[in-house]
Amino acid sequence: MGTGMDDPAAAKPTLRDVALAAGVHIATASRALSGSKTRPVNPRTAAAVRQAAAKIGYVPDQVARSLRTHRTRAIGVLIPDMSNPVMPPLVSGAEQVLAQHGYTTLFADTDNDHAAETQRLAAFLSWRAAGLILATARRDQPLAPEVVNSGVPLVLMSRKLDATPVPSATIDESVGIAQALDYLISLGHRRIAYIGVPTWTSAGYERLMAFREITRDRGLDLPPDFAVVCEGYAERDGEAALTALLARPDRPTAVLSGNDMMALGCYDAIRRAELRCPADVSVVGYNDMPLTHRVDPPLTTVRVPYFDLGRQAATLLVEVLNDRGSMNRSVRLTPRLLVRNSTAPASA
Amino acid sequence: MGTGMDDPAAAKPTLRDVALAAGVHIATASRALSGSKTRPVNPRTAAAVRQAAAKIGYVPDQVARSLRTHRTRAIGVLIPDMSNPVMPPLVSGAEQVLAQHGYTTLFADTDNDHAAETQRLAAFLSWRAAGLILATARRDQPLAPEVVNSGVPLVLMSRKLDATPVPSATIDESVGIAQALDYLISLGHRRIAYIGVPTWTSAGYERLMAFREITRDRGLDLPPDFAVVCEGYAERDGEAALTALLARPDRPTAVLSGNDMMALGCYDAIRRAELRCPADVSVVGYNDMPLTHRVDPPLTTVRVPYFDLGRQAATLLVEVLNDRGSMNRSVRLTPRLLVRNSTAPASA
DNA sequence: TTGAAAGCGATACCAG
DNA sequence: CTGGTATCGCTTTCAA
Repeated sequence: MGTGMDDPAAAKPTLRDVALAAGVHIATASRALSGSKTRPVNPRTAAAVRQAAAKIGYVPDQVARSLRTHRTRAIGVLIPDMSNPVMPPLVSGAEQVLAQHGYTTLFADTDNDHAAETQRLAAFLSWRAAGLILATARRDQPLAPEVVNSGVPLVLMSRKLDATPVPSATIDESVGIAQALDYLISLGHRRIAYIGVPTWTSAGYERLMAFREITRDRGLDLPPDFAVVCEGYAERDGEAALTALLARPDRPTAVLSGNDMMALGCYDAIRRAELRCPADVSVVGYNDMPLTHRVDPPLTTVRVPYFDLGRQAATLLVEVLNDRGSMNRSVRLTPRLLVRNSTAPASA
Repeated sequence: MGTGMDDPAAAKPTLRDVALAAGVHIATASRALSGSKTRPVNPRTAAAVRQAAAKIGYVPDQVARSLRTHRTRAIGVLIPDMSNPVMPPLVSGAEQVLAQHGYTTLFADTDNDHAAETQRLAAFLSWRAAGLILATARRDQPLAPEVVNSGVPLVLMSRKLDATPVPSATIDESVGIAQALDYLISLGHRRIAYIGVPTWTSAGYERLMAFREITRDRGLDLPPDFAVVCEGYAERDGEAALTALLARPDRPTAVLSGNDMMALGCYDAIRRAELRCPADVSVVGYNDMPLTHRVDPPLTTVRVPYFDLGRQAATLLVEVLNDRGSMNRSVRLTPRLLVRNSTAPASA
């Protein structure tokens, strides 16, 4: 522990120092610098104060300011798992907008662990975060009661809740699924399978629902078990699921996958069944993660604007923060099918 | 602006409420909860206080605490560009360790923009961050003077500075380069090219230097322009560089690339030159980004433990924070060559 | 071992 | 338009 608590270099200048240097009262200095709307300051005095502040290198203390005003300019961003390639752009997009509005981003990765989530939320709350952006929501799980009770404004990012109406920035999954399906149908495919991501996220659930609805709508009349939901998000999950399907006599001629990793697992299943992609089986992925254009064959997939989604989530939150009365606006962004070479006309 | 400042739901319980509920003085409550070393508290009283705190759902206010103690438990993490696949694991690793030690992570992505960097650093400083983890360092650029003057402890992550000795967590690039080169040499390659990332990061610079040194060491006697440094990090940079090299009569039979993206660009150059990888030209990448095992051919590359590197950076910083007197310890992690199928014995 | 009181740095009321 | 002053929630010195 050593000597105690003295900073080695600099005792940071405080507002008092600025006031002293400018020859005004500390209260005046405060008003001059924070541009108080209600209390006007003489332009000349204000200029002098600003000059003095600049000269001595004054930086306002957010901590002190927050204590006094009960409003921090910090937003907590909670992420379930950064190794999921959709997460980094979400975080960056949010951070960019938050910074533009003068907010600092508190970041945490829960690694899909409930205890970690509780701990991180408590930390955000103990920092009196002005708002929260959550990418961790599970469809059927209510929000953590501490969060609800705290009354902190929050926005859900990329996922939302079944029951609770909370502002959210999400993707219109049905558009993505529809585009993929219609493209496959236009290629002559009728027996199309869906190898899905887990449905405890709203995104996963909506993809499954959209698949069922749209295939019915288009009159495809698929066996119910052509839509399978996997336990995980990995290549092997996709591989296992498609392997089972390819063993059937009425095997699918095309597969729509809930994400790109599993789509690549489908490649393996196809190869192991001694079939070829796309000649025998077409594959469509979802998300357009990096390098999907370089796999063999280049993956046809649904490109999702995650960076933008992060920006929108932050924008929504800033709106709520600026106007507490505003309703629960949500935004929904549209993905777009990206045709590459893992899809081809139906052969059979 | 409406009514003013009242929280809709809950006036959060403060230490005073805890003290009241436990029937003790606020100072006693403080000591009981923060386990003051110097001022012992009667175990029975302490228990009562803790119980009261739990009962009314007290969460200490970090803001007030920080103001009082002049020590926040917040660490700023500055990232140059989250779309670089090495960054997310760095951030997660750091956040994990920081959270374990009770620190909250302030996150910012500068997008390689100097103005953004200045702004974000100022924000971290105005939050009185207890420390900084920087992944933005450029080899030849001194640290921002505000940072230096602030005296805030900092650690460099994945990159370091030429001149200034600052604690850092980095990779031993020479080991990665040596492993790659020795493997290629063992395959019979003599004419090995290096298609490098920019050298304004220490990592990029050290990779180049290691290439030069080790090839000389092994007696390869390469033309100097077999080591080329690209302007960017993209596939097209690698493609352009290798295209030029393949046009030479003494073209290389193997290429070591400064990152995976550029290695994939090399694939394109090889194909355009109507050669094959690995039959005619072997390629080795660097970083082992996701999906490099699925490209065609699967990329032999140097796997770098970035998540761990993030953990180490945070660990280093926590050490410094716990013991201000500690020397500038740095850590250096070791990468490991991952052999896949983009490398083969030299044909010529 | 506990109570009393000062004060971190800023804002926002109140007078003047 | 500007000066004085209370105060946010907490820690910590000083007394008791």
